Amino acid sequence: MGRRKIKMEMVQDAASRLVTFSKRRNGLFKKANELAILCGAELAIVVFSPGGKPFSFGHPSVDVVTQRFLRHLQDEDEDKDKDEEEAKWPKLNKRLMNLTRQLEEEKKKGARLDKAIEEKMAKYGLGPESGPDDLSKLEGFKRSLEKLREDVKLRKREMEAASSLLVLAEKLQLNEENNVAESDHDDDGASASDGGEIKNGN
Amino acid sequence: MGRRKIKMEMVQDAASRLVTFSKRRNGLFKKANELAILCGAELAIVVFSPGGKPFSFGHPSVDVVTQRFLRHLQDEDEDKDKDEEEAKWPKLNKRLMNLTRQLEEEKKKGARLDKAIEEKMAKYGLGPESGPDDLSKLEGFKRSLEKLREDVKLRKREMEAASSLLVLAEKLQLNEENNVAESDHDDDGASASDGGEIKNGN
DNA sequence: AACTATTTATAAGA
DNA sequence: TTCTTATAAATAGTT
Repeated sequence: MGRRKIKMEMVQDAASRLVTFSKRRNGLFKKANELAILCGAELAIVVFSPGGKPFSFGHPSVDVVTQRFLRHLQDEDEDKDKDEEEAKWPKLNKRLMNLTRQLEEEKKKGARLDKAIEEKMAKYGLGPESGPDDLSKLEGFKRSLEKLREDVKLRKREMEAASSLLVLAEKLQLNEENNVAESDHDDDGASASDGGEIKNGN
Repeated sequence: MGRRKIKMEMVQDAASRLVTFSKRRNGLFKKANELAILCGAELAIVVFSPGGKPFSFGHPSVDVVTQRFLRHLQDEDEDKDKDEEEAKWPKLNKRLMNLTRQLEEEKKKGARLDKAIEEKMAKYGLGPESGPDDLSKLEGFKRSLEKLREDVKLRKREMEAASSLLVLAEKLQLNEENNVAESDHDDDGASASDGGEIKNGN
């Protein structure tokens, strides 16, 4: 789909290959997103660039989809000791729950910004259907966006502060864990929060 | 890309939804295959149809890609134990690093969005001093913002996906630790389709 | 990072 | 499902 048709074989020039990868990875993720939204489908993608860097996409999340997939495969083979398996890692479950909570927070944060833009656009007559009636709206809209940018900066600062606290909290918490490392039973007192990593592959 | 443009929302009619799913799943897998071949990339996709049936695609296989991803995550930690105190808690280091990285990404993301808005405003004559000259600019600006919002959503999904993969990675890792020589059930047991083969759900 | 000539994907319809 | 076709989207080559 470009100036000319290309042969379906590895792009020889390394630089071009990387460019092609970038473009097509974006395209693939976009298609995946559309599939998920249009059809209410759940899906997950993991892809390594030619340079070996990992990228991923998931709806609603890679974890949800993967676990669902694994569950499905297990059910196919033989549905026996699923409970036994789950009972093995109470601590893990707790961590996952905490991480999930964190991710939810992140999602909300992103959604808020997204929603903010959407609302501003609607408020100032920039809806998908109707165009704006007059220039006067534009002034207000402009100011609105400027405020939005301020908020973004603010959130950034809040996040930095929060990260410091989280790091500290995690440190103290693990310190505790190490001090009681011998007992097998699960100490439900404190919960560990795992840091989900962002992997855009740089 | 068809007779007419469709809104990006769940297709209402269930039958149409399934048709759309079939077509687009094929398209997605085709794109994935091309990406793998053209760029020598490794990738895996798992997707559930609206009816809940699983389909998967992998090159060279879902299993290979998943394991490579997990290995990649583990390798990231290997050069962290210089400090004596840090050496005590390798897990802690990993978590902290992951958390830090996530926050860094989040910061960058905010900055990027911020910058994007700034650029768009400048481009369409919405600078702080000078107001816009005509309404025609507004249309372009509107479209520009709409695209921006799409990008934000996409990046959000990518982030969620990456984080979720880490959760999965950690889960599998802990599983190994807890299981050192016990039962060896296949945890990412997705014996997936090899060499770009398409696996049909059912 | 944009642009645009083409190729490809796909929404409707059969 | 599969095929056809008009049109929307993706993207290869270029700047």
